[in-house]
Amino acid sequence: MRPLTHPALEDITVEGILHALSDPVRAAIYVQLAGSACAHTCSNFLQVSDRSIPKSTLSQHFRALREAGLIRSERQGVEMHNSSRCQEIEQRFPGLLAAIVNAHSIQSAGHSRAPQRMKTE
Amino acid sequence: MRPLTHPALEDITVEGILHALSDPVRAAIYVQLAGSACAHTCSNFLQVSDRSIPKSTLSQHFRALREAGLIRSERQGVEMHNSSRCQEIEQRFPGLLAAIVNAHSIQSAGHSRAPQRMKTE
DNA sequence: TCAGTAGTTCGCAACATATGAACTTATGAA
DNA sequence: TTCATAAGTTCATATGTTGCGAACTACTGA
Repeated sequence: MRPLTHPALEDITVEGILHALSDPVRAAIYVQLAGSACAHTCSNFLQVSDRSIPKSTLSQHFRALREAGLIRSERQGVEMHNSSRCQEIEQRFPGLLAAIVNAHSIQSAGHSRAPQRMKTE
Repeated sequence: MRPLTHPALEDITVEGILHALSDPVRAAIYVQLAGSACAHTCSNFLQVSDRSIPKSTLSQHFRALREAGLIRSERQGVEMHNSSRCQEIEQRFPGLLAAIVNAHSIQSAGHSRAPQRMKTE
């Protein structure tokens, strides 16, 4: 099992961040991590926005977020603790993550106008 | 030749925007369009950040930007006039594009510390 | 030592992207 | 009209990326 690698702050790129967050599952994971003070394990996200994600897929998503520099992951025993690197990134790209997270919340709020599914008649 | 399609403002998604701008060529094109009052043709961009882009590739990039809702394209005779839709998008996702463009400029400014190529000995 | 849990890696199928070649459309000159 | 040229698009294909099941590693507690 290869060791976890995190890019240095100066190696984090805008393209990398945008690409990582252009996937809806990764964006949902990141938004939740960024809005939470404590770290979360990977398996907290086996269900993401009403969809279940296979373990292997989830593992790739976490790797993508980590290698883009968006999160920090630390193995703690059998599980992994993931937290957002938003404070560091704020230093390098001020306002970027806040604007993206905000845009996501505007978009999900707007969805109530045109719901994807109707559970109640 | 199929007619040009532009998404309505409410159909523009954050994921779409981020994905479109996660490509360095498209990001460079968009930054230049957004920073310019007048429209630009596609072939203005056959050279982008010191790299030459084949016509067919360029055509796909413009299509990607258009379908993400980032630009508006209008055929004028034999050429195409492209302009940024940033004012509309600002209404839907305030601050998003400004933050991304700003982050890009920070990143390119930082590159002078570690140049990709050495032209002078 | 064994079972169970958390995550990773591998292999492959499905999807996406880049590009040269051939095409369409518009225009100006002969 | 006819031809040549220029701007973009489309198509075919080669290459790259992603998603996921199966098999794996690593840790923990009984």
